[in-house]
Amino acid sequence: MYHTPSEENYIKCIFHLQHNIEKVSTNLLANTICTKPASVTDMLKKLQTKKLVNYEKYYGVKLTESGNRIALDVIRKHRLWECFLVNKLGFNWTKVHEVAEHLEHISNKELINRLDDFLGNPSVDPHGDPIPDQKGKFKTIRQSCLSDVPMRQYVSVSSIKNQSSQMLDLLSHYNITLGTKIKVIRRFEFDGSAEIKINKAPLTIVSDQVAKNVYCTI
Amino acid sequence: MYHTPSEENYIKCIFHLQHNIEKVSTNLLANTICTKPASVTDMLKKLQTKKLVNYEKYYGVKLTESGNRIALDVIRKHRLWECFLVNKLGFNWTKVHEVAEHLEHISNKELINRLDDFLGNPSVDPHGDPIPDQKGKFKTIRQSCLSDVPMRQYVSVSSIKNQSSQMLDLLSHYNITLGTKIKVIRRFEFDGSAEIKINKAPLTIVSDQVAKNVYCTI
DNA sequence: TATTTTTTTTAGATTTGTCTAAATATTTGC
DNA sequence: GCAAATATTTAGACAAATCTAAAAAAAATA
Repeated sequence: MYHTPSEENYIKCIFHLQHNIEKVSTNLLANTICTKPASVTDMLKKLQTKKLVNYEKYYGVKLTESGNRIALDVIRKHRLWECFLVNKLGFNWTKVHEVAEHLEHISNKELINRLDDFLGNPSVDPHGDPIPDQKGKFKTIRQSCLSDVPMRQYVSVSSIKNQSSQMLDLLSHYNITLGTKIKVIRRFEFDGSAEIKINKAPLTIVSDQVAKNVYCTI
Repeated sequence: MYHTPSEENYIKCIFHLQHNIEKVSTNLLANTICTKPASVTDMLKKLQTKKLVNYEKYYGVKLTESGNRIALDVIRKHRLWECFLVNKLGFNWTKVHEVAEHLEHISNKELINRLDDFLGNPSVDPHGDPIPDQKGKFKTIRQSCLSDVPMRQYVSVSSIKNQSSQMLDLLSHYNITLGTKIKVIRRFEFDGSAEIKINKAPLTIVSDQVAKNVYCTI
């Protein structure tokens, strides 16, 4: 069964929002997708008839099993293309998201599986997010953000939560990228900022917002 | 200015048909694109207002300079992606056309130019067709089909005119691919077939249809 | 040339995804 | 618990790309 790019975008968006929220609301979806609540209602009805979501009027929406499966397929494609763009074409990791938004809607099993092999079956994308396999399975890595990580111990940056280009720009400026070794020296209660050591550079301070969005493995 | 995938398909199609025919007719376009004449008329009016074609009621259509430029851009993308699919992902050349039909509509200059570099700035695609450069320029190669090529002299297969998967399948069976060395031994007037030597294999006979669609450089 | 056939266009309908404005339901705050 | 604020849905419209059926123009043919 074929799904339009628009349908796939809604499904993907519901999938991501479900990580934090039990039932996803119409307004939240509208804000995230940059559309109007009325349009969301229309689409949710359509996805309901396709049995991709469980949608109850006024009560929000949840993905069904098959909706979930489609989300994982789209995410797999998105993240594999991001790997391609960064690792093979040399794109900056701040710029790949937008291009991958288009590539992710091309549906051809052989294409994606060949791409996967060509890239060496990567398990994470350039932002450290896990890539689902053909069956929609992926490993979750045990990781904590810089605000929670134990102090005075080197940890390794494994993923970035807020992937806006503004954030990624800032991280580039700090010379923080995936795999960077960081040690938290001190935390300041006043504003939640943290003094950290990045590789062998002099100590710096990162804001609460940064600390909460940089995830590391211990 | 943005053009929809549908607009791009019409433009590309007009471009290809213009090689053989001066003014492209509504019905011809409809048959080629697998749509109805009424839909073609609608689209031609739209492309006219965008100044991508010169369209006169009942008299057929021609691309304008900017229409031509867009066609070349789409063809560039299509052929670069075909190179990627065959040379990097290992696709069979009979299967790449369909996938490239989708990829060609992704518009991102940086993506295409990086892809071009990644592939080593190829000048022809896996079917031997020339790839326009960033400025829409490409080299045309002096080539003739097996029906016209001089006899008893090795020539090198440089492109295939009819690229249907049926044709490509047949060529695979003959072990004919781009770069294959072929010598025409005899031509039969009765049905236009030709006896040829392919590499060091025993002599075989190819039909008129094949001979007219396999192009070679001398 | 007149008639028939073919081609092309017009008119009006349909589907998809979106929108605005209005109506309705839910939630919040007193 | 009720009024006000907020969230959601409905109703009706629109643009894009397509379609069918009918009308009109061009081409073929007798």
